[in-house]
Amino acid sequence: MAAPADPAVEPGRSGHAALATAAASRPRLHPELLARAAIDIADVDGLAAVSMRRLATTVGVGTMTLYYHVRDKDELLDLMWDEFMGEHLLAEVPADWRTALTAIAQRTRESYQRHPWALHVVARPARGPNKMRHIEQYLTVVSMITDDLDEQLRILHSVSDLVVGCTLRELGVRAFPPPTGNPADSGDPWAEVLQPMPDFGELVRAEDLPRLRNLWTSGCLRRPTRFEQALGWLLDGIGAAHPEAVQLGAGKGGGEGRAVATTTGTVPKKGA
Amino acid sequence: MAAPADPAVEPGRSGHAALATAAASRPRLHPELLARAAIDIADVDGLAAVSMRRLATTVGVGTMTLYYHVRDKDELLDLMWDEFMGEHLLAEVPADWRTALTAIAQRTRESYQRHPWALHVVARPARGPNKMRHIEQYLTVVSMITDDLDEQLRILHSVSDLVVGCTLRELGVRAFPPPTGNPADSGDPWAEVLQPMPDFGELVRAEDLPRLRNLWTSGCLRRPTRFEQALGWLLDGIGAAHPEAVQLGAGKGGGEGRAVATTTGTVPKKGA
DNA sequence: CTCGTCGTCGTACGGCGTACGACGACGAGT
DNA sequence: ACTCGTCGTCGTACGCCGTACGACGACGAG
Repeated sequence: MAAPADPAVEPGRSGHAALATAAASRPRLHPELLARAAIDIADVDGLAAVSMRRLATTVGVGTMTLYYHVRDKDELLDLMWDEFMGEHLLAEVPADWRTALTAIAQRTRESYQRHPWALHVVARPARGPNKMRHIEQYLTVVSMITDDLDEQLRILHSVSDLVVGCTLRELGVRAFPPPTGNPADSGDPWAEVLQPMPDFGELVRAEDLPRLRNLWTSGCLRRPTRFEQALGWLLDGIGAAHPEAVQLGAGKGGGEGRAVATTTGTVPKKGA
Repeated sequence: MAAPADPAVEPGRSGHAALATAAASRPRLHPELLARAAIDIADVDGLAAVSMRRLATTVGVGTMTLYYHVRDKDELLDLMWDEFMGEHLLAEVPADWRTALTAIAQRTRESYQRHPWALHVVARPARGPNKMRHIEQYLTVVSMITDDLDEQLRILHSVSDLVVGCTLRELGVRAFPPPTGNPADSGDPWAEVLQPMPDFGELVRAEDLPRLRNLWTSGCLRRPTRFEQALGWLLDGIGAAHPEAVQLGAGKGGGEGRAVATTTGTVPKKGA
């Protein structure tokens, strides 16, 4: 592009009075800035629109300049991913483990809703500080259930897996809406849980799929899922396996649980 | 390419004695054949290696010929996906619902293990006959638990979501192994469940992540997950919510359950 | 005044998906 | 026998993509 988008990013006059402030001393094109710019592109035009050329023009530099700050595009994706993981973080972790796990799950789902492109990056297990903080938040919660570190990890994974799996499916249906009727404008962002085919009717008749046909003729396929119920079942099972777990709001939809500070708290008394 | 790979696929002599057999009458390059060829490529060299040019040469035609049988590459991916979904199908569905759901889950995980590239396609909810058959198998099982169609669907999704989420995570770690030590050669294909960063040690020290650090110093992160346990918790929760569900092998690790035919069986007596 | 380093960037290469139009083979109509 | 439409095939070309390579100006240190 001819003119840089942001005057503060203008090529000629870059690091002049930079060392006045200590924080401004680092190169004006730090990786986080690139990741954020790339995320902005992906949010608007989808992940496929994130190309090195386009990112370069939007931050106002030549294409190859990016490669001074980032090894390759894969590293850029990793940076985007960890920036995305930052939005999974809760300001405060509720004190009741059920409430807390539900809150983390909800927060995760909201992040995906804000950044649907994350769907296509989820396969790559990027390692980054925000992901580690996210895990730490999970750990503060699951440590309320048991002191067994292995068991903590298993619980963590089971909850996280359910959240990601469910969000993935629901978001996928949104991203590729069925030919007839767009579920996105039905109010509930998680509506339309199972995808009918274009020629669903014929196939279901030709193929001897009685139960699916039955489901199709009923309206079930068009009703929204209730993720909280699935999570509830899982938490029920976990709770039943750990009757010793502290349960603040013992009732069904009980207390909200008072919030505790995020990363404080003592390490469990015993290692494995 | 100079010479076609397969002589039976040679360009010049195509549809000559074709109409001798009725089944051979369809164009020698049917979509399923293309999907299978593409899957073979992806299995060996990864999804990124599946290009229209390469697929064309491997099936022995010019690149643009593919576009006569397939609208675009997206449609090819959809075909690959449904072919992949075909491997999720069970020959027989066990008669006990817990056993059956576990069997479907296991089968799904094995499919992903055989075709790791599916990781990168999972976001796209392709509609295809095999996917419908897979859902039908799920439905035959969840209809043992309740007659409420909505509830059946919710149970189906919760199990499926957990399976996909867990498999995704485990497979992702395998696909992008950590810099130190490859988990793939540890025997258990699902080992190494959480990914340490290259500079895990410094980060965990600098960042005030006590529980994660604790987990790191213990060996937990290097032990394999036990997916069955997560699924067990979920099924416990579902079972508790549906005490009326028929439970053949009532004991803990009870009966294996006799197999019933796949798609037969009556439709549940009442619609929603 | 020189030199090394930092940050920037133009050019070029190979690969991708695919739009477009041409071309041979062949079955049906006349 | 000749024409014509269709089916299946494919060569060429266009505009993207990621990125290897090397040049180039600015600037602090010697």
